[in-house]
Amino acid sequence: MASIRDVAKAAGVSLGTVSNAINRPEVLAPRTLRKVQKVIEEMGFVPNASARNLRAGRNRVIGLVVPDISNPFFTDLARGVNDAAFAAKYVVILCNTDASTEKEVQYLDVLSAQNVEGILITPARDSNRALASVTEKGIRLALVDRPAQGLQACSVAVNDSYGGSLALTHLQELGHRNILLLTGKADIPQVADRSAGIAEAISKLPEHERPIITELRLESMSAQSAYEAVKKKIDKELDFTGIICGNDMIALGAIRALRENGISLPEEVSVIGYDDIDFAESAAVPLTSISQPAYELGYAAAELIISECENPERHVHQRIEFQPRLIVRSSTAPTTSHRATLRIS
Amino acid sequence: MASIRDVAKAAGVSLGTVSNAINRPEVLAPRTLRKVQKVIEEMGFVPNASARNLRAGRNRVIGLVVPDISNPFFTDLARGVNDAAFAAKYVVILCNTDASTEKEVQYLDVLSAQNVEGILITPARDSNRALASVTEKGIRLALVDRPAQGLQACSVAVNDSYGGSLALTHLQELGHRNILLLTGKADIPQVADRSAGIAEAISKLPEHERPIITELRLESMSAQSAYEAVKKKIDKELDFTGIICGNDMIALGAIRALRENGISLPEEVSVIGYDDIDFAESAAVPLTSISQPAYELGYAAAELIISECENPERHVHQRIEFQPRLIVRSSTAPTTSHRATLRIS
DNA sequence: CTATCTGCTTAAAACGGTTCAAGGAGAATT
DNA sequence: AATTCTCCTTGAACCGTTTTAAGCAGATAG
Repeated sequence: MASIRDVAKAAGVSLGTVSNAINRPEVLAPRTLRKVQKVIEEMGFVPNASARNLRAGRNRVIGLVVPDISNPFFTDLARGVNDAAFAAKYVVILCNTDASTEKEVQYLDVLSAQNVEGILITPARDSNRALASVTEKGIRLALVDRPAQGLQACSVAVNDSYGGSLALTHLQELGHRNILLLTGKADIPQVADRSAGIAEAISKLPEHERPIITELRLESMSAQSAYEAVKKKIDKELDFTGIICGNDMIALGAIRALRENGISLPEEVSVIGYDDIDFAESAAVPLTSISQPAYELGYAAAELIISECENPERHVHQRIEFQPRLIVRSSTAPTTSHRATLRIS
Repeated sequence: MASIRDVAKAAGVSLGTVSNAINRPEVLAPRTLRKVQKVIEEMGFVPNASARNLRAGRNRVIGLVVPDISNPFFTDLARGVNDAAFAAKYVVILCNTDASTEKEVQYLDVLSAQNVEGILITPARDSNRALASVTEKGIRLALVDRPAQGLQACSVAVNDSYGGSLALTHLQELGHRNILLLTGKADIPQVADRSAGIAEAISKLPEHERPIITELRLESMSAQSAYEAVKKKIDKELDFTGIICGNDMIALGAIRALRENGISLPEEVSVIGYDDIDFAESAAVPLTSISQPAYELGYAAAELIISECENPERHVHQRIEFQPRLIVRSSTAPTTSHRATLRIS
């Protein structure tokens, strides 16, 4: 591999001049600049990043730590992060923790060993200690889709509570008064926040309009798990006309269970998903869902941390909150009785 | 940030000793070792990666360049790469090119500027030049899902030709004699290979069993685009009983178009997808599809390149080929006439 | 008591750049 | 012709490690 010295020798100039040709071309005489650039070109010289970073104390690398890159939400997020980083000539190291705290800690170690400038992370439940020790090492942090409880860090998030209320209000306005909630484990902050949002939305309604909620906590937030749960539930009793799902895969599983039992959608039961994954639009029954701006979330997070890296002294930590949006498609409709009401009025 | 010198001073030893404590603990006297380790612990010292890499000429970073990380195939692939890298204490820089040659070249530049040790890439059509210049810079290369035409590089791939023949044979054996092919642009190697596989499978059949193929090349390999194409096609004439799709999203779009025209699945038309994305199983009509071992592909590719980095002199370039598998679900069935035949025999 | 050996520790030389004070050659001014 | 300016270029210091040859005790052997 050619070094800057080889280039200097070949071009008949000093090594400082070559460095200038690369970093501050304006200070060189045009003739010299051209000469050096030609040699660089010919030799295919690429400056050694390690050497350069060593001197500069910066390396333009950030880490992105997510629990599950297969989840379309995080895939989109990662794209946003990547694009923002690319625009700023940064580079992203992707770390997938499979939602394991242990793996997360290991990845944080690897990242600090790599001396990344910043880390974007959607942390596991109890990783504040590990995160604190990262910031102590001078690595900047930004939390994605989690609050920055007690940490010196920026955060970006989607307003999950509002998302929950959006879903509930939509069904409520369509006349649904018995609603099934298909959620995940209670210790997932998003799940808790959405439930809180739903509860709050209900409390704001006049008493006689309040729907009755049955919550089913699924072991895993997957289509299969939802399929089984709904199947079992229907076998016992069909005591609901609407389902609010923790994500779109759950919604799809639920829909399959309903159809197999001859329940028509959305005439008899309305289903609303969450995340608005690509696929929701092209499903057999195009899915009504709550869309989260995952890409924008990632983009914003990356911009935050990069601006902090570039300008540490004037940076102030901030929290950016995005609002989810209701996307109405064909899987939700007014209840029969509600439709009657509408006709009368 | 603490440096090795600060640690040395605090521990009352020379800086070489600290370095030994980190990298070759066995050469130190146990007492010294403990003393130094204690100080390292207390100060939260992390060695500077840039300095270390500069000296060692290695940095345990590889780059992964893919056209579209949102595509579940590449998402799974990326997971495989990540896991293999993590196991070898390597780290992965993710680059998403949106299938743009320009972005790809830029990313290759960024990666070589970062001095990554190796690059895993699913290259765009005409990027051999750019790739050759990367290898000239001493960066090792492995091609994913593409042949290594003329390049000094390892490659991993799925046998697309076989995948095509699997799909065709399946429909053929179910009695389908008029098959619609929904593919993408012809210059995508996968598309071409699968078509070739289909053609070859047909040529091996006795003449009277050969199905008639109609190929429709979609502008974009998306559900929407397939939906429109199939809709238009049906409006003119329903002259097929089976559809082979370039990917699962296409299959879903096609299915939607069929259902909206009151064509029942799989009774009247069978549909087979490609990729076997997570979702295929939970679709309204669970989708028959060709499954590609994307995770394993990524894992194998990462292992190849890492072993090359660790042991450059004894490494020989190789090609690993995975076989796709047919996953039969409910979207394919024998044709009515074929079922009759079966009953008779 | 001197000589050799053993086991640690140390000082110093890389690694490949960036940066900055200092130097040098012309051009412009006096 | 001497002086001052400009504009470039250069040499050297430095970034934080790893590595290797050399050094220094203390122990063992002669």
